[in-house]
Amino acid sequence: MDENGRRVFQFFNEIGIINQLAGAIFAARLPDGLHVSHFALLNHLVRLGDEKTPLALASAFQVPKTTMTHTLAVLEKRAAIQLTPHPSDGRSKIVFLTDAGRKLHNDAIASMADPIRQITADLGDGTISDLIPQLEKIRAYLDQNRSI
Amino acid sequence: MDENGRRVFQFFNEIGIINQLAGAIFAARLPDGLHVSHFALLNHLVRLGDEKTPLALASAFQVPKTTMTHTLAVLEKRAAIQLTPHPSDGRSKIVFLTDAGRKLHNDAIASMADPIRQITADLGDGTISDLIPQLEKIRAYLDQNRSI
DNA sequence: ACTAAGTAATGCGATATCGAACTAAATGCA
DNA sequence: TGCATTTAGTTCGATATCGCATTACTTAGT
Repeated sequence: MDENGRRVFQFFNEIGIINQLAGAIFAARLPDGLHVSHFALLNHLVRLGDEKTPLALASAFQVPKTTMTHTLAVLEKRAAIQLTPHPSDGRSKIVFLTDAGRKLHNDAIASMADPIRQITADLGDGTISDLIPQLEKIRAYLDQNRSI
Repeated sequence: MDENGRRVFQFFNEIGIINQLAGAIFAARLPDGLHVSHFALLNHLVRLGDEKTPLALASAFQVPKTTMTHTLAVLEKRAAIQLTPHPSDGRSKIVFLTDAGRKLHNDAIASMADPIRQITADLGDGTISDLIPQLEKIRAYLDQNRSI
């Protein structure tokens, strides 16, 4: 592996560690037993709209179908979402947010407000914002080249 | 959450997805049954030297001690590492790389060479390299403010 | 030296992730 | 229409992650 390869490698290493650290910080604050992956799903549904199929959600998060089945089962058990049969496709389902789900999302957001504020205050001067377009580009590239 | 807070939030979201996508790409290539976390540990030992304690490794990767115990047990079972008693602290141990471990690391590196080359060719013009110093800064910040 | 507090690692149990195989339904094509 | 293929979702089994409690050892304070 050449110099550039090592840099790419280091990049993913840093990404992994940041993900690990941020995940730990947020997980420690989330409401009782809510896992980061659960929150991520709620957040997706709130921000981008619910009424999605499980497969569409698995695809959006780039996780296997089975993982999404499990996550949805957990959130359904907590009554945060509701699964209904798909109106035009008997194989499929539609995911709906419930009022309890929206409240849970609000509570989760509130629980993370403090660390977010702190991080924003310490690094929000552009250190983070400036990176987002670049990261989006890389994410889109990886997304489109998943079978690389 | 204000505008800056949302940006910070989005940043961690992008990080999470990139981590997910990259992990999937690498996991698919790794030698039989080698998990990304196993490779990451081997890579750490090869690059930064072995003869570390389990706790030092858990700290380096920011994972709970129990997770590191498990990872080390897997690699020891594969004879990739060796655990010996710590010479001056009876509670602790020292992790050594074995020749088999170095070979396994080499094999893993080789197995990822293709995707790394591809990514380097497509994004290696600075898109990635330029981000590393910023990411290092953010990682260091999160590392030092873990109890945020 | 003795005891209390702190630290390194592990055992155990719960949950998350994921691949392989399966079921049911939709689609394509002769 | 009939049948093979594809697709959505689940079940099952294996492994990873992680919190809590425990054990063994070290360190600090007296």
